[in-house]
Amino acid sequence: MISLYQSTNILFSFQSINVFLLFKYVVVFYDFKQIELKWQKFWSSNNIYKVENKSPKPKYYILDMFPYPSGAGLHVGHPLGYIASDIVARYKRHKGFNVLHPQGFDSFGLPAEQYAIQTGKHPQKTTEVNIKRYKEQLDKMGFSFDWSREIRTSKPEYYKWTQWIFISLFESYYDLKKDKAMPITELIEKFKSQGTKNLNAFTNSDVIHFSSEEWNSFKSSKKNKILLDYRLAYISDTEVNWCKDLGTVLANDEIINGVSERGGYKVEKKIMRQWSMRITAYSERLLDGLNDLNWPDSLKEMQRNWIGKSKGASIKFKIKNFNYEIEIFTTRPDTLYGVTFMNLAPEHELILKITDKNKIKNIKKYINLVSTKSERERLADNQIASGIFTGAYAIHPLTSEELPIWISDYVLAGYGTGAVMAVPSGDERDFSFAKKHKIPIKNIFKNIDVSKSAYTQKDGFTLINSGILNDLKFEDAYIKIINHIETLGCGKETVNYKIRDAIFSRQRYWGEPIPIYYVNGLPRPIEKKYLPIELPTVDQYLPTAEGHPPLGNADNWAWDERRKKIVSIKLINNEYIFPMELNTMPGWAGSSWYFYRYMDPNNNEMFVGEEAVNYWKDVDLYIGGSEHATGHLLYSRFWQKFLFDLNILPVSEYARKLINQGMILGSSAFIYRKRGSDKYYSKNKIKKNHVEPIRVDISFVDDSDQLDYVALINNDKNFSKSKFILENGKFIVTREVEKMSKSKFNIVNPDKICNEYGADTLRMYEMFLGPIEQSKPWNTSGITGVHSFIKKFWNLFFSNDVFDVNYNNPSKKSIKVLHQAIKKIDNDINSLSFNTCISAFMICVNKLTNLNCKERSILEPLTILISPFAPHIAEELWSLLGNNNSIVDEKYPVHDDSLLVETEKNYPVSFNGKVKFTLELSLELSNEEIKSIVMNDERTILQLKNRIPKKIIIVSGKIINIVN
RNA sequence: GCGGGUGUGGUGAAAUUGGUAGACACGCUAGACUUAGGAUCUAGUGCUUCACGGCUUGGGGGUUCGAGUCCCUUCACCCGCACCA
Repeated sequence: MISLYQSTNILFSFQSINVFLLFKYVVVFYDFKQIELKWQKFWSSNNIYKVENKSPKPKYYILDMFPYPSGAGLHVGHPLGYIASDIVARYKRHKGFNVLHPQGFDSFGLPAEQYAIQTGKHPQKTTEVNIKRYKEQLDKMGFSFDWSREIRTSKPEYYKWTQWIFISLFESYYDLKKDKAMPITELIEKFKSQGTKNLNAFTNSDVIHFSSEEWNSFKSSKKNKILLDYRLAYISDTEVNWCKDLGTVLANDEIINGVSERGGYKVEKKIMRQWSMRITAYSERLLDGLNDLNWPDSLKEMQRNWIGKSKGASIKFKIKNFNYEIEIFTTRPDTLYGVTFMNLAPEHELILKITDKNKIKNIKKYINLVSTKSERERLADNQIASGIFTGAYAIHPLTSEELPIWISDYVLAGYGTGAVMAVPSGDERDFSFAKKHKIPIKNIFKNIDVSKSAYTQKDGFTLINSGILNDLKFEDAYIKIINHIETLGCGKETVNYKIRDAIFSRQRYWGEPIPIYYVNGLPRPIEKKYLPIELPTVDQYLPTAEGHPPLGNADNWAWDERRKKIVSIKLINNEYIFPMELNTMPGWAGSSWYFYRYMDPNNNEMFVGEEAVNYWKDVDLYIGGSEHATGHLLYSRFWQKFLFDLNILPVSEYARKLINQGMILGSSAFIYRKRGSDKYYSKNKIKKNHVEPIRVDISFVDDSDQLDYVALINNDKNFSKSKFILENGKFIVTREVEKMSKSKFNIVNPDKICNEYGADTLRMYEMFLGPIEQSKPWNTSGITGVHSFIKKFWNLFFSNDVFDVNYNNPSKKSIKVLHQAIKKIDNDINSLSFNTCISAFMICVNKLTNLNCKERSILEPLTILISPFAPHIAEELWSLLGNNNSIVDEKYPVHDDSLLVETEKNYPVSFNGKVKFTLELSLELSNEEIKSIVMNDERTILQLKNRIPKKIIIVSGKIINIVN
């Protein structure tokens, strides 16, 4: 009758008596603590989840974003994504895939170093302690990670390869013709043979032109300087985001709203000699690649915005009385005739060269004022169009009008060329600037009033006062003007990208050392065979007295080129010893390629072996937070494409599908203190105006918001002398939903839930909370529902706490219930809709309980079905059913559609004669009558309408087609 | 300002993608059993009405035999970017 378990049924039938007798008298309660511990031990001691790189099965690689092991430990928000991925991993194993589901630690980073500065404890020590705690917590939740593949970015065996990739970047340039990265040696060959003629190498510096003869006559230092303009990892004087309080530079993505992401400190602009990654060479490919990725639209859009491609023109304006030109970028070359002045960013290099001598003092003052402003202050000033006139004039390339050159901080040095042609009639900012500084506004839009505001739309106008562009609309004017300026040679069509090269140095200790040493101030890579360059020990983690990064504190930190090793810096009296790079790499370096190391974690020859990478290829499903959209997820795509160019990796995108799990928010608790006193008031006793909110640890607060103030007084010194004003004998707090964090005292530790309800309940409950992508506040009020479901499921296998499962043929109803569940859950896991899976389980178990189903042929497949969600209880029941193997090896049950004939549904149907139905009717209709409905024979339909009382019963449960 | 998203009971949420809205769970109400318990079980529970019935997916409009779902419009909230020339 049931086909899916035929083979196992036969196997059981001859040993059934033994099994039955054995279990008949064993009394078992659902003791989740003992069960979960037992199976966690079983899994790890038998290496159940160890995965091999060779298998006849198809591969499936499911990846979580690896955590940074912070001192606070895991809270209930962290596992959300891990639970989802673990369900998929276990499900795919049941489905016959060879599943790679690894985990590791992003173990370099700021917090451990800040902690080291405060306590003197080596970051490595604290990191190790934290990792140990994380692993214990993770294992408690029953994740099926293959720990034999664990990686840590701070281990030398790992960062050896981060350094290796860095050197590869240093030794490469971007060939524009081949549209890929190539060895720098090829560029050198080109320079040798043809100089910069027909140069097709990407750079964002000004190209210095030279012939082959000139190149060959250059000193090697000059050659090296020139090459730095082309290398994909390069050092240069760059304007950086300097964060004084953290003592380091920050990348653009590490700054949120003008302050540092970590700590929220002030950030200012500063010129410093820094390493950068030439990610801009990959702008177009990074943009392009997004189209084929199955990633959330919002995330792809964020990356598109970050790359910020815009089409327009670059135009050169000559400067009166000088031999300089100002190059600008504009997306509106059609408004070229409306230019009435030019505007430069305060950091623009031409300013001091063209400024009037008598104005130079004020100009310098202005520039100084702007540069000392923090990013945030500059943003705050955005309503005020501050600026100053240089005294110089640019020449309009078409009309030869003289255009005053101004400086203003609304022009950003980092975008385009750091200079704009100002068209007050067509741009809001130019308009308000012109108004404020009384610069003329020239209207170029026919019948449009620009006296009050600029007209910024790209349609709905024709041009006037625009020379050759008169009477044209946007599209035509755009094309015509570009042709015109290209013919004149004063401009060309250009594509501009907002994205900047990524600053790669950090003035920090706890990061990967950059494998570079210096000869005459120029960087040289350490040969790859001498990697890793290990992080030296230092006695303090602060910058040196001379202001060098912390690595300057190490006394064994110089490269001996002759001995090919790092030696003590005290020995510098020997010409072969060179200073090492003192900066370290940023946090994103180690995380930009880690997913490949899992494939082959112990390879000493390469960061990933060819065989391993050809087997696993890429990540099938990547789960992690959307906060990494413009950081990790962009940088890692960049490195991926680079390593793909080197033919090391087989694909140019590493994760075809990605989902963002939502955040689980905490519910902070506040109590109110009377100002200047030590009295606290319960929620409804608060007297207005005189209280201030104070956070209290939510472990002292229960679900009904009642504060255990006695425990608080006894456990927290800060409250030992406080007085609490109660209401009805209780003290009530107020709640607020915020991000879970240690500093907000609102962390819920998953260990607590595991102890109270068990890991299986925690896993299912987190999935039951709602769709995986959604953020939601943590709330335990519903957890009993899930817990009692698990107990109900357990009780299906028992009668009066005695294991009781039989071999009888199940009822038709039970079979149907099972098959409905299989179909629904299979479907929902594939669409990652885990919350509806849980509902389906609940319905299924409730129905089977009501049917008093004890038949093995139903319960056994149900156990497999549930095992991805609640693996411990599944294993336990699986073994109680008499199996010796782990349930992970079991095949997933398959549903039979023929058993799922739908129940009859009644739909009220009304006719108005215009509708054509294709129906199967259970009414006694002749073929002719059905045909006439299909043929839209109005008369027959009307007759039918009279014959049918009120309803048509549709047997198939669905109207197949409606044609209007 | 630009981009992305979300609005469904007291609460978290479902809805086979246009086919009986509110599945499942929490909470609540009543009852049962008890060496009172925050245990278990049974029944009820969108709103409204004594009832028959009527109303209901942020608001308004439209397409359709039929709309939570599609289109237009409007409001509210969340997230990301933001002086981007």
